[in-house]
Amino acid sequence: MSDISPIRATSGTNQEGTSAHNRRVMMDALRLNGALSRADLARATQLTKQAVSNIIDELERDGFVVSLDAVRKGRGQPSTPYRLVPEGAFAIGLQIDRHLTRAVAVDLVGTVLVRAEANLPPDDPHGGVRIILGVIEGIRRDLAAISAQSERRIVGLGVAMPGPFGLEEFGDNKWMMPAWQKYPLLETLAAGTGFDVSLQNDAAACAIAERMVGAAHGLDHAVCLYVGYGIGAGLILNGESYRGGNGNAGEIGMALLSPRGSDGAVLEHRASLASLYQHLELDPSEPGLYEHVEALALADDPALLAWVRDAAMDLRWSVQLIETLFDPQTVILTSGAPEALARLILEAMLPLPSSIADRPQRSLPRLQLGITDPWSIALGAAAEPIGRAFDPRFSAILKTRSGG
Amino acid sequence: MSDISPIRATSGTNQEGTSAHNRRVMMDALRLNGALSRADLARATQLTKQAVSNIIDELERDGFVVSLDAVRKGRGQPSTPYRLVPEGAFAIGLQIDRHLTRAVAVDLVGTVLVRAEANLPPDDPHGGVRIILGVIEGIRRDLAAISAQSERRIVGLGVAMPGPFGLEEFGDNKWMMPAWQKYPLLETLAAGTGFDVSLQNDAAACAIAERMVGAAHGLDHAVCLYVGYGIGAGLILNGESYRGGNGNAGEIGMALLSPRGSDGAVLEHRASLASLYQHLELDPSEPGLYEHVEALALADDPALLAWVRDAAMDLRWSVQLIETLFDPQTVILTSGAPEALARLILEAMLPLPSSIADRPQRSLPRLQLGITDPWSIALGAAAEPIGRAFDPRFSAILKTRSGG
DNA sequence: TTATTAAGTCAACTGACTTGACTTATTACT
DNA sequence: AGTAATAAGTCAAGTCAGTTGACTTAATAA
Repeated sequence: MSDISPIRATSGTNQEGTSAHNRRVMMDALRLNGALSRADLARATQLTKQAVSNIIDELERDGFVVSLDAVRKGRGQPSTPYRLVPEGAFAIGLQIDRHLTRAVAVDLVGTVLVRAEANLPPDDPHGGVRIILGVIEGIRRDLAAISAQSERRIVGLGVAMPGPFGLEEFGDNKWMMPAWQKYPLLETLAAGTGFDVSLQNDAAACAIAERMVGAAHGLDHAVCLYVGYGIGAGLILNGESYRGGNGNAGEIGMALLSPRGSDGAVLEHRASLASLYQHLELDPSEPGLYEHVEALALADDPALLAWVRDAAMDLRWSVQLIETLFDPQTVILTSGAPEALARLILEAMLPLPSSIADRPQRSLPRLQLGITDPWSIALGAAAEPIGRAFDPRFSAILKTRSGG
Repeated sequence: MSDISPIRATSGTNQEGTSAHNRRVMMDALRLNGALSRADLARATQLTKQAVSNIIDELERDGFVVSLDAVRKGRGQPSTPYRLVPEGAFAIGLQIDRHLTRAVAVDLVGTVLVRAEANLPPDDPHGGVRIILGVIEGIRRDLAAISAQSERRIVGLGVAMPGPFGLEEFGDNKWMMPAWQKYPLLETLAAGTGFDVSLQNDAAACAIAERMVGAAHGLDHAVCLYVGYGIGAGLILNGESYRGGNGNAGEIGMALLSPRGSDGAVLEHRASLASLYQHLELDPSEPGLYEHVEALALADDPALLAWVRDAAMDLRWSVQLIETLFDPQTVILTSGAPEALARLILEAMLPLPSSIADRPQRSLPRLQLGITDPWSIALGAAAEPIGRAFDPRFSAILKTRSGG
């Protein structure tokens, strides 16, 4: 008989959900605040001292937290702070791009421990997946060499690749990766590795990375404007990555530049690295591209600067759009480009157009530079399973359909 | 000593949270599916029959659900369906606009039971609030006449008014309501009525109304494009109204129409009802305005049609933007304008520009007409407290700081 | 030296969901 | 008809995570 019921409802919860939530709350508090005593945690989470004590005991037994030396601060018994144990959990992150793949292993606090990359044959997911599985296998081996416990403690595999997803229509668009879009990637990787696998677009991965270890750390509302081969916005809304109804939220690169433009020009056509390469007449698959562009940026190459000036016009507009529609605490500029170029773009974007975001009492800048490391997408991909396993969130409380 | 701790953390939860969540889940399931037996609820919510039985007993005792006649369906003991009791709870919704205020009382299922309106003195919140309190007092009396229990069962007061909020900078902008923005409205209304009071912009209120009783019923991702005196987008993300970091998310009326336009033209300047009134040289404070515009729309007035054609160009673009950035399941067009005009606008917006939203296997239209009733904003305002009190959501599970 | 303050533990308690057996009511099959 | 099968719903004991309130420990302030 079928499990599928036509009745729609949210799942209920029980004590398991309560306990799971409270464990997550403890770990999240330690991540945000560094190290806290049981008494601190009780105050911050509004649980009783006793409940916190039990939970911390359990987390310590499970290897997620350890105590530090007691600290005396004023009257009263000294407190014993606890901190997260980085080796408490690991995750693997995978970036799949048009011409290459990068993979990293990170620990519970987001430190990258192992990294590896490989070239991918263009438009050949079947061959590509074989290569990817090899890369992941290598990452696992290297990680096992660092931490003996690691294999048991890997919570999942996060994959990031360019979106949008699920659109057959755009099959022959050069901005997409049509063959990969159709390939049953998650299933294949899950079968090949035994991990839970999740997928997000590269901008979302960037945003998750920024939230774990970057400019969005501790923020509940932030948007990451990612300027890569395409352009996307990674959304952190209410403290979680937002993906929309079909996983394509934030595809700002496809936003029409104007209501009246008859040409259907979209942001991506004018401000992406793809447009830069076209402007400079470079071949995107050329090996030394990154270094070449970096050199041009450092040398203030006039052709590159012309593109920057032009692209920045459109990107300023996109920041105003993001602020107007999402009302984030900050916007973070990230890029697959070298830091020198990202800085040029950022500078050229200032001053920003006025928006609802320029209020006098702001504490965060409207726009700031994020992680400018080519590995940040893989890092964000890896951060996703960590967040899914350890961050407090609604879905973690709900009962899950058993047997599925 | 101070309650305020520099330590940031999510609240923990306990059995109270569990129970509160499960009660909400039950009521939500009944709202979405009509009437369900205890066995149905157990299957849908993944709780045990026994747990459901206890919760339903309690909800019945509290007057939120009642049983219907048993129904026989195939083998086995007949099931006893339960449904929501509309009189189980009430809420009051208040729309504050530039020249008038509307208030409604709704019940648990979103039926409007009482309505009242009054004119407001422009830019005089102090006098305005006195009028508003009088209107609310009248609503309470009328509601008490309908349902004797009502006074005890009012869960809150929702207020909707034009945004954006909290911007001193825009003080003299004619699109805003500067005096009202500065007035401590929530505190005054809370003190004057004794209710919990919440505030949202009118577009958000529309979206909440659509989710409770309109085109977004049962949807988790929907955006409501509200064309009123200004223009806003009401956001339903993950089944909840999204308000951003400062309550201003969705202020699409302030989106710049183009990266290159030197004039700083925004959507609101060209496609709002304010721009229509300007185009037709009408005084927005004129009493019979609504009927006048309705007559023009029904008569296919050329000047009005010209504006419609023009505004629709910009609104089509805004729909593409919304789809690109939020990836909703559907976009709902709502308006403070008469239905005839709203229909003209909708028709003029078709066909929509292509976007990530036009995928072949769609079940919902990309754009549809929402509630075109001038009372829908007040209805949405009232729906907010109902949702806050009864919908399953993360915040409902968390412990709340005792003693404020 | 003593009072005060605060961290943390002990042990009994509570309450919401779970478990598994049982009762009730209906249809399907012989 | 009579019986088996099926499904709704109840009973009563069990479990477990957080709560309660008293207590212990260890520091500083007076």
